[in-house]
Amino acid sequence: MPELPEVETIRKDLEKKIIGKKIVGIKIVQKKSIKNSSSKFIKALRNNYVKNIARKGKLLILELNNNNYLLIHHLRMTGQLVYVKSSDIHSIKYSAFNQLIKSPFIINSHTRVILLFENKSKLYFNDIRRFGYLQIASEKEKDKTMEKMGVDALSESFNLEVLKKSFKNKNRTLKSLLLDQKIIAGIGNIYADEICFDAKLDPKRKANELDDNELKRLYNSIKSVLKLAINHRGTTFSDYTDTSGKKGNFAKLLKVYGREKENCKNCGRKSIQKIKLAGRTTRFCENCQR
DNA sequence: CTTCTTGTTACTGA
DNA sequence: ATCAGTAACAAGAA
Repeated sequence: MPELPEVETIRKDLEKKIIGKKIVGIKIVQKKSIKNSSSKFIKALRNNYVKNIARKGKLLILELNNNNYLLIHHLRMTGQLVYVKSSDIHSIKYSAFNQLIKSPFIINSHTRVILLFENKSKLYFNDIRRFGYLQIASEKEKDKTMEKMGVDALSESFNLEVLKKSFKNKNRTLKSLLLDQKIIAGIGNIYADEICFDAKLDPKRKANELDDNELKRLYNSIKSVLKLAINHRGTTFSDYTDTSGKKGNFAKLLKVYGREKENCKNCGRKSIQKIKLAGRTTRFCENCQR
């Protein structure tokens, strides 16, 4: 379920692995996973290379040397980007992956797109549920996509004043605002719950009713929870892996997500509630979060 | 068989 | 205009 920390982990991995490597082959296994025509997609990538990798919220932005951008949209629950060196092809079948390799070019039955680099290494875009997609965009199209999003939760331009401004006139629940990518980009269901727990705030609270002290706590928790999760290479709850096929380590540090049957890690009571809020399953400690 | 889960968009109704 | 709720999308787990 890649949210900001998982996408950032992937971004940093890819930065080390694919920048400057010439793309010599493109295989589109599943056309629905590409937003462009196949010919446009292939033409933009073939014989070019990635020169920079940026991120906004959950969106990965790969800048190509030909002024195009490869956008990787919301990997959602099941998207993976897995990088394999040519010498890893044989070892991978019994190490990181339990799916069978069906051909040297297709790593598993959920592989949607494969990029082949000049040195025979490959980048696999795997996505069980086919909700994520890749898109070639011009600079203008890329900017348009980014403008639709709110400020990235970890960018320097997201400061306490920005948070106050976007919360003060909103008659919506805290949870629904945290999840709204048009306001703050990058937070999904797991981290929204973890942030509310860390800030000791009830996710059902109305945003415009939070006082300055509570907003400050919320702001600090957004930054600290996301940064801590990045330090642990993200959370694996179901299918998320990094670019080596390894799971994230933050799952064991979760305090409320998925822990509705456990004791609260703060007060020790069996007080973690599981409710539906803003259309999403929400966990919170009714004792610690007010 | 049904129900639930992920993130986003589109829609409806208050 | 604002907000909440729900369906749709795909596929799999329980």
